[in-house]
Amino acid sequence: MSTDPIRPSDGELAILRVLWSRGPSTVRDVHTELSKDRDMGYTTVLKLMQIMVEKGLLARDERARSHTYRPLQGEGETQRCLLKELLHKAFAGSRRDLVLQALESEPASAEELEDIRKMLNEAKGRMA
Amino acid sequence: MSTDPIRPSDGELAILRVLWSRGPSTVRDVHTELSKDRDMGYTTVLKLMQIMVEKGLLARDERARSHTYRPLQGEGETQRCLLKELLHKAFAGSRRDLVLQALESEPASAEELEDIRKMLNEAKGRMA
DNA sequence: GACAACATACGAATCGATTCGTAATTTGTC
DNA sequence: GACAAATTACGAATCGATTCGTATGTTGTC
Repeated sequence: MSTDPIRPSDGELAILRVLWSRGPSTVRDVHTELSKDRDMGYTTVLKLMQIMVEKGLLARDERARSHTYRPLQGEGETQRCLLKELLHKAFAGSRRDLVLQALESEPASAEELEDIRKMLNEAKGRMA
Repeated sequence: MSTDPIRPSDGELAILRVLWSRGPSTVRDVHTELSKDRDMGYTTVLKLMQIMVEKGLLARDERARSHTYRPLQGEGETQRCLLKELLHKAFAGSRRDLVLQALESEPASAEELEDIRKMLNEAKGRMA
């Protein structure tokens, strides 16, 4: 019954990342967190989060004066949604090519490769 | 000495894909090809390709009346550029998580997984 | 040469995302 | 109560990407 995940824009994704890591937060919380990286106005974050509620990306709890927001879709779900889009737009649907380029995008450490290989074997096991 | 790859927009990427697969082509060629999928005007494609020349994404050969265009950056290079961006925007730089979600984004066939696993072992070998 | 077909050039409209200023409202403090 | 601080609401400017209409120039055919 659940609808397809919504693809967030860059700004929206930045906000989602804060909420995923902090849990339900106020606009001030999110703004404080985001301000560590970029420099943006408080009302900019507010407006964006309001739009995200309209889009169905966030839920808002208005009981307190400072409303608290929580994400309505999970991190993995969102990541898969973004990956799937890139997969078709840039890799003609070939996951093999995508994984290949992902590993070559920056030199991978042997440790990292081993970690991924292990994970892959587990995934393989789950299918049988 | 080469500069960093330029991140193409969605429309630009669609054009690049045609050029990568067809080789140097005219606007008409590209428009014909893209028209199979979406419905877009000829001058829309023309304008976009002109902009891409300005940006340094394409080179133009004006010797013939119908100019021919060729991509200035390769497919793999561009793919890595896009992946790298997504990696940092949505996966906090964790390639492991990215690969994990890539494999779960759609049910992978055992064959596909095996193929990827093989490729991974080769990559591992190259490092030592 | 006249005309049709086709090419490029270019300005402008549109659209979504982003940004922010300002107003209105609520809360806390003296 | 009066004032300062914090919060939400909202309109509008901006920006980049995209789209397309129109003008202009070139080529080929009769």
